[in-house]
Amino acid sequence: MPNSRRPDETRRSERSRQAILTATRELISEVGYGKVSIEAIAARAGVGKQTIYRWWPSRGAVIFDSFLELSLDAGGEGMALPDTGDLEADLKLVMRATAAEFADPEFERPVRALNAEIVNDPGLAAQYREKLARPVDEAKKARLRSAQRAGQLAADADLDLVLEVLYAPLFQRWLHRSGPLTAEYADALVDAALRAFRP
Amino acid sequence: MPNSRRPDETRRSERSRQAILTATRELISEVGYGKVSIEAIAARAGVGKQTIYRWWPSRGAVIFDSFLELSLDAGGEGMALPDTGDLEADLKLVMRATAAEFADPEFERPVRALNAEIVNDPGLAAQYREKLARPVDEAKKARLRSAQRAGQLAADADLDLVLEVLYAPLFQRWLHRSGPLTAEYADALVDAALRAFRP
Amino acid sequence: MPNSRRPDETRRSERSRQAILTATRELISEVGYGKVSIEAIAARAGVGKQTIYRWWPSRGAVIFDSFLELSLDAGGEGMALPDTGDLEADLKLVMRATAAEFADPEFERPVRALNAEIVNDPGLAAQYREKLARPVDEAKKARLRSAQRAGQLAADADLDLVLEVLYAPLFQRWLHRSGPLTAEYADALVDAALRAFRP
Amino acid sequence: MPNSRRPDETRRSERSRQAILTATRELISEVGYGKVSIEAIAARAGVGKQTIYRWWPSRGAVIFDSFLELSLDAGGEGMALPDTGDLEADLKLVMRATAAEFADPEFERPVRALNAEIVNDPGLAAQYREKLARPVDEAKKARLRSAQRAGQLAADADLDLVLEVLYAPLFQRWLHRSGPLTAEYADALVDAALRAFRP
DNA sequence: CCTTAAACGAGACGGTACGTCCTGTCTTCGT
DNA sequence: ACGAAGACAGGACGTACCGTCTCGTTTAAGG
Repeated sequence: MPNSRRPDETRRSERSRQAILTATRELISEVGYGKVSIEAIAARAGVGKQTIYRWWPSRGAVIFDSFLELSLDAGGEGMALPDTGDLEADLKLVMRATAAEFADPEFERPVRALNAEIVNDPGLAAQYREKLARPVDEAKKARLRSAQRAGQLAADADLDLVLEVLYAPLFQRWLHRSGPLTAEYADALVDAALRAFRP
Repeated sequence: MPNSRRPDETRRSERSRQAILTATRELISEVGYGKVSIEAIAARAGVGKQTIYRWWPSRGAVIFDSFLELSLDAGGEGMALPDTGDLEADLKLVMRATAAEFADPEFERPVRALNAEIVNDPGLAAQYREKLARPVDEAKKARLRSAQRAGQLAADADLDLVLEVLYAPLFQRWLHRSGPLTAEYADALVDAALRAFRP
Repeated sequence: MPNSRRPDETRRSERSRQAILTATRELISEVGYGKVSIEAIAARAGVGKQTIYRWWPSRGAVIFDSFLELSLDAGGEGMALPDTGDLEADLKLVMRATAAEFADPEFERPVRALNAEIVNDPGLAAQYREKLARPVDEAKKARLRSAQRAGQLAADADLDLVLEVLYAPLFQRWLHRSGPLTAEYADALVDAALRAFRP
Repeated sequence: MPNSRRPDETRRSERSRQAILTATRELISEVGYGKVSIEAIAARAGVGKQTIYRWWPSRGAVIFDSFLELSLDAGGEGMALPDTGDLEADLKLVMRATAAEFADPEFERPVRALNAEIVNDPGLAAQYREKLARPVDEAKKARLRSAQRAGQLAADADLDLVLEVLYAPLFQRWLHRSGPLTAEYADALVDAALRAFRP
């Protein structure tokens, strides 16, 4: 008997849902992650607390969905990386952009909020991988496959591993604030990865 | 007027300090990071709340110190990696051990607790880098320098970068639970890093 | 604009009405007056909340009607007190029965519930007097009038006052739990009242 | 093991206690009994909710104590009824005053609030009898004993019963709003009681 | 007989209050 | 004098109900 007594999705108020997700995003930006309470979200959204508890199991889930909403608006389906035929140039472009994004304070607060929730919530982490990380990773892997066909990358390279070698150092530096996220650093990561996985 | 009314370190009760740090470690292991409150620590340690607030500025700081205590007991100063002369073999040994450690549930909970605190607290992150990460990283870099002298690693390689390429993918996989931390995976990371930074 | 949008009595579902009143009585007996909520009544009766709000203005009104229902079943119209010709004996019989009834726990909970509602709701109090108290009082007064004709009671006695002197002490003792409701006590009240109002 | 973990009376803040009881009295007068919530009391008193829950087990208990406070201020110890030697005159004076008091709207709301709480809470009812009713009743009984010595009241009369016959009808009329509380009514009750219990 | 409008069950909604837990500060008391 | 014990104001938690408001679904009257 799965889902006994789950609320009826069809009766859900889209207006409330949007108000909640918007209020959540605003609050994270304004007061910072630590002070985003369910009570504050409900008050700002003009919504009863129960309406939040009815549809989300935890504060983390609300925060997550407030992100998902944005990324669906932004990325959508047709996400693709540049493909000029020059893998190194294309990757450096993308990695420099990623480094710049991480350095943007506007971007920083919500992403740290999301990561803080993910660290201790396996379910949320799974959702993160499926709904947010995978689509982006697939776009990146598509570019890498193109490079394999062009002979710029080892044909037998494990693309997940390639992505990790490229991005994980950047992510870790950002998360632990263990060093500056410069363009030079982005380039150095691309160089290292290409040396490791050239044909 | 600097430090007006700062507690007098010399009068600090070592007994209370130990009881607090031990209680913190126990609580993280038993009830999980989210439920570790100052009140619970004080109760478990048989200590007044004020004694905690007097010596630590935040919950994160207590958690951090409870770690530091452990690592000082364990690592101490004379931390060193194996050096058989075979860099690849030595690194694979260490990386496999690291992967195994990350997979150990006993180890997992406290480390996740620590990371959750670090993500949103720059001061704590700095302490983490200085007191916990650096000693370990220095030991690793000592081994890499030995490899450079032996001609097994590019002499001009940025050792911080080498460490990141080696460890960040593992760390990210663990943090986001995005894949299994097997011995094969550890080996693959070592192989990739050595390809990227061979002489 | 009288009665705009008043529900149509003729279409009222008798089945729902009965289910609601029965559920109310059951809940008062089972969980006690304080925990009888509209929501609980609706759930127990298998009825929508709106069906309750459509026909009753307040929780007190539902509780009141659940009583009224019972008393109509029981008393009906032809309620009469024994009349053997001996007023003292007849009154002691009735008063002892009343005292016993008040002492019955089965009887107690619902009557306390009703009184709690009445204390702070004048409208409900009026209904109580009209629908529940008056019929009973009229029957009692009929017996007293018979006694006046038989010369056992002062012809000019205010019968409402006589009833109050008889019953109010019993009621107050029960309400405030200020003493035992024994047969002796019932007799003493009858003796006092008869002394006060003998011809 | 009685009283395990009961709060320490000696550390209690008298300031908070007074603020709570005062706020409670004000709220009952202003918004009426039904809308006096713990939350409203705490807000008005400038007190945390926990400080209320720490010292009182229920809303009723707070309301009760807010009364007790008043009556201690007012009545104190030296409460006594007039004793001119003329029992009938003295009683009529007191009964008329009581009837007038009951008719005063200022007096009415809080007393109804108290009675509503008492009806369904035996513990509170016991406190009411001990702390509020008994001192008053003792003063009344002292006057009646004086009358017995003066030969104005049967020497063997049960004084509790006399008090009930005198006061319960008044109380019941007021509680159920079943009739006007006039001076004539007060006199009639005194007359009836004196007839019932004259020597 | 078939329409049609109501009453119905269900339950989501914006809210209020609940009673609990914890925060960070302040006070008391015993050692 | 120090430190355990814990009361305090405050604030958020997650739950229970409030009374209102749709939703489809009976259901019974009247055209």
